[in-house]
Amino acid sequence: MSPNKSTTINDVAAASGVSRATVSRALSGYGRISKETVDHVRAVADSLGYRPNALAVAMRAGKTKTIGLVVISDFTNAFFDRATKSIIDRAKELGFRVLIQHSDEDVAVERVAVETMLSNQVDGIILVPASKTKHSHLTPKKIGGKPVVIIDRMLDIPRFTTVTTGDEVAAEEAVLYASEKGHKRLGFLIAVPGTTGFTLEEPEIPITSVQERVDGFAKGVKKVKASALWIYSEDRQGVAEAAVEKLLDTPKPPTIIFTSNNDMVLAVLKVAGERGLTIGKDLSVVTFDDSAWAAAMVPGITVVARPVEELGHIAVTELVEAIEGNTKPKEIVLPAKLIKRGSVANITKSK
Amino acid sequence: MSPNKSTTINDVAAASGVSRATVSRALSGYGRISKETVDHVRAVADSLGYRPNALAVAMRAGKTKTIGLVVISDFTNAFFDRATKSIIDRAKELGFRVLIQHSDEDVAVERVAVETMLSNQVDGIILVPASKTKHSHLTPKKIGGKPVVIIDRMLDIPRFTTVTTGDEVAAEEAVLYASEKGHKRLGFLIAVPGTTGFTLEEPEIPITSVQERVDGFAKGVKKVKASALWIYSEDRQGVAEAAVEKLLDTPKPPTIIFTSNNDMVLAVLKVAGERGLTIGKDLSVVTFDDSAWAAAMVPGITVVARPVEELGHIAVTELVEAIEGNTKPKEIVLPAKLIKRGSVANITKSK
DNA sequence: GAGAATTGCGAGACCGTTCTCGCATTCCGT
DNA sequence: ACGGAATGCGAGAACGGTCTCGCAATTCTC
Repeated sequence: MSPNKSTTINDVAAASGVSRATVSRALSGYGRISKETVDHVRAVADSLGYRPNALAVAMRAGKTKTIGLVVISDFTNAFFDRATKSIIDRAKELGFRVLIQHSDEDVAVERVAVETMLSNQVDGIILVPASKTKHSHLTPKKIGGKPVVIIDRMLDIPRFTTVTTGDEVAAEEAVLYASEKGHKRLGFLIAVPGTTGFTLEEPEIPITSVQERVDGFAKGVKKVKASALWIYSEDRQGVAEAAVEKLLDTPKPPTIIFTSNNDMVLAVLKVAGERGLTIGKDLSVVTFDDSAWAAAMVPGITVVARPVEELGHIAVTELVEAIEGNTKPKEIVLPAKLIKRGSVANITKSK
Repeated sequence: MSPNKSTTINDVAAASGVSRATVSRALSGYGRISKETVDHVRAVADSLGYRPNALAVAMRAGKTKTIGLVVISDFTNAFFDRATKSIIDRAKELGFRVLIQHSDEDVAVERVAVETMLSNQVDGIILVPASKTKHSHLTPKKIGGKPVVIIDRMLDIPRFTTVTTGDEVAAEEAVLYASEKGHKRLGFLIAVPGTTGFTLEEPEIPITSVQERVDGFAKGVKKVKASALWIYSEDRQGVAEAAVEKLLDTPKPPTIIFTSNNDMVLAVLKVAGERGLTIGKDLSVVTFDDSAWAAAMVPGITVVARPVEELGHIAVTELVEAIEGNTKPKEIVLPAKLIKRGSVANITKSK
């Protein structure tokens, strides 16, 4: 009756005149117990609004039915928002809850996020690692032998199951497509977490998925023998815009700009708009990751669409499998797909 | 040493030759204990990699330092993604973790989501209610007297603290602005969860924030004596597009379309593109909720920007205050702001 | 109809903490 | 030097469940 105290199994036991053990048996349906008792106890429990304390259950069982998700950056990123959603939903299907923390691409933050997860006794962790090399907080001992699934990018050790997308192939395909459309001077705007400002020389890239995209682009460039302009930028709107300006201010500016993610392409749109350049005519653009707005815009943005929902779905499935049985680490690579829309001009004849 | 068993306070006690109680005292810093013992125990705990079991702490303390977030729909919505991010971050600042569940605008799902939260002993709940009237699962008794903060929209009872935005005023302001720009025929595309297909007659609107927008639009229309076309649509891309077609196929189609959220405006962009109508010239558009792409597009989309991050921040702050002390329910309304970009054509002279 | 098997249920340990209580031991004052 | 206060620490209860064990009562078997 007191509003601040939830009803416990003791209350149900007292109200139905049996022991705690019997209530537990009646509600969880195990052991030897008569049908009448079950019905009676269940009725009493319902009328009292009894709800088992998940904490106590978890304590006793040694498992919490909770998985931890440590994701870089925020949901405004068109990749991680969808990944998060699909992870939560798949987890729910499998009877797991999700605890979320952000690392903001910072290894130190990632470390405490993982600590928090472990202290909360999650059964397993899905992690987007901030760095491929800095993973000393992810040794089996440090994580208490708990299963971990790495998504979006890989570590430089094959310790955990990883679920990534085949970005290199798709990046190359995008370049070939641009070449077919007649583009000879290609610009590449690559977001590199950890850098400040932008640079024309390839910096250390701490993220394998970004590296794959760079490699794929480069492979394509080599194959089609186009001229390429590379620019590596801090992952911030203002800086990215300055980088685009830089690209367009070269003597022979690119006719098409490839960007490594969704935030970067917005910088291209913004600068193009300010300069009066029409996308899909005066300047072409291709980016990684699809989104509702990229499809709805005029012209639509040509994108390398990664199977985000599938990735999240599989990550949870694999993690839960690892939690419940014992599985060997696998490397799962899902194919990415080029979706052609109007943002790439055909300049075959106009040269 | 066994990888699957995390070290407990008992291990630390054994290794440092004192009792569990003393270890607890040393690590938590309370009670009477000598400086030497503290140092010794801490050193041992560190060397063992001891990490307190948050579950056990929560059990004992009766509070979990966790708040539950029940949010409608997914993160692709430009409002809820940012709200979620700001809630998680603010919670972290205050030492709280966040458990997330989606209700997908469905009261039944919301109900079990709340159940899950309570069963996990969250200290409080932040909720975006699917319905203003159906809240029988939110009685003080049902929620065990736990504090709840309602965001984005209100319930029809003043039981909880609510944090919303002043959408009516902003909606009216948007209409007045359109009128200044010379628009006389206004179209309104309103997403109404729970409906199927679209309708021209105002349906029951289960969400106060949407109702406010409709009311504000209507007030503005009355004030400027414009002609108005209303269409109420299911919250799905395909249906919304059909609704836009319907609007544009009327004998005297609107010169501007106001949409009630970010997903809806994409439908307008899509249909306009297919018909060769240029936004900001042939057709104008204003929507609720700002986003990176709305700002970066050419032309930029004129939006009613709601202070999303502030809303999330305040919601958490209020909730934690309610958790820690006892506070009376408040109604907090944050101002929304019209951000003028190029998507509204000036047709004063051209008529 | 007596022993064995089965059934239903209660007592109590346990999960990992915190915290109250009380018991030694040391310290102080006079 | 002796009584009282202060100090440091251990024992054990408690949080809310699950589950093993064992006991009593019932049912079965020949």
